Amino acid sequence: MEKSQDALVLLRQIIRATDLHDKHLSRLTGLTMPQLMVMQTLRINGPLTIGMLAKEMNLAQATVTSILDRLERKELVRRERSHTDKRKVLACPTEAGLELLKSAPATLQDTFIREFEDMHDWEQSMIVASLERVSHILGAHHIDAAPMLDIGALDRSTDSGVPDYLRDEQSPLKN
Amino acid sequence: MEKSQDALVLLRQIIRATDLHDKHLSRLTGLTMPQLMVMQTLRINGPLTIGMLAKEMNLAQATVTSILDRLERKELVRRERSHTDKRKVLACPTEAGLELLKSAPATLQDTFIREFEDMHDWEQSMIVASLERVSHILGAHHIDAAPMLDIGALDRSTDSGVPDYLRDEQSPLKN
DNA sequence: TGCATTGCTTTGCATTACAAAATACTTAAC
DNA sequence: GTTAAGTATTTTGTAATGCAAAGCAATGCA
Repeated sequence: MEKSQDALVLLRQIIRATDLHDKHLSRLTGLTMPQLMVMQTLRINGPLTIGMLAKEMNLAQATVTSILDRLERKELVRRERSHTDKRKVLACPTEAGLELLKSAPATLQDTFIREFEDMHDWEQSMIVASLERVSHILGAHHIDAAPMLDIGALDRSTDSGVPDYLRDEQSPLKN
Repeated sequence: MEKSQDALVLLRQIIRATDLHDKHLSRLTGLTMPQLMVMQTLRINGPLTIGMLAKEMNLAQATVTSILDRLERKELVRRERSHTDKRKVLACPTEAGLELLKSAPATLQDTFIREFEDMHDWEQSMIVASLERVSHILGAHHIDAAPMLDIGALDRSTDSGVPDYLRDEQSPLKN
């Protein structure tokens, strides 16, 4: 009963570390965190429609639209209408946008990977198994996350046994 | 080299799960996430000065002030001037505020603890050790986090070997 | 007393966030 | 082919974050 507290504290530390890292990167790039989040998501997934982007980041479409407005004004992202379906609009990172991300200092996952690869095989396995367990407990198991630490979010969930707030957001109470 | 990717994905899933949970809780309580964050921080730490609160949550004092304004309007928090130093203002959760938090559904950490305690001792140890390792890698090791998952943030850091963005936020580039 | 410091609030501004309405396009039905 | 229904995005309107800079009050020290 001591250890569960320890584990919770450690989890908090981990989450907080990534949060602080994000804030740091945010200041460094001159982008706000949601803006950075869009850029990272695009970097990983390539061009996405606004709707996809919104779903990936768990935001309303309208929110993403206005974030993209600002990114476009900074010429980090370009909007491109789909040819096959002219309702769709693809958000594409520009050269400058990708450059900005590339020029960012060693990211947290770089650090992580470097240290991780230095470990013994048994330790790597232990960590993966543990994370697997924790992830499963938190109901995160089914989430289709990209291998990216600093930011972003995915959503695809199809099977059962999932806390319903992990499925769809909608609730009565509003501020 | 496969495993490090696995680990990163799992970490992302874990972080995302807590984020989604926070959003869920936010809708459920009718509070915004920063507001919830303040309440949780106060629940854990008891009454705090505005400055302390700001430091705990890594926000500017001005930001916390305005969040508290809203929480006070909702009668979830009460401001109380310190007797010993009348410059200081303590933010105290009200009865209603504590009640609101208590009435919230089983939190993520409850779920976690329940599942965790069911594990074999060796597995518990393995997980703690793994989290310890990960936390250390991410430079989170030194962070004095409260045993609280959903939200909140602490900051105390004194020793060395720490990425400097984990120490103090200040940078030239500004949007 | 004089004055720098500390702690908080106010002010002004940019950004995020979302629901609801409006717009533009596509597809299915007839 | 025209209409109706549905889909994808933007617009609009409102509230909340988030911060820097300025302002104000209390403290403490020289």
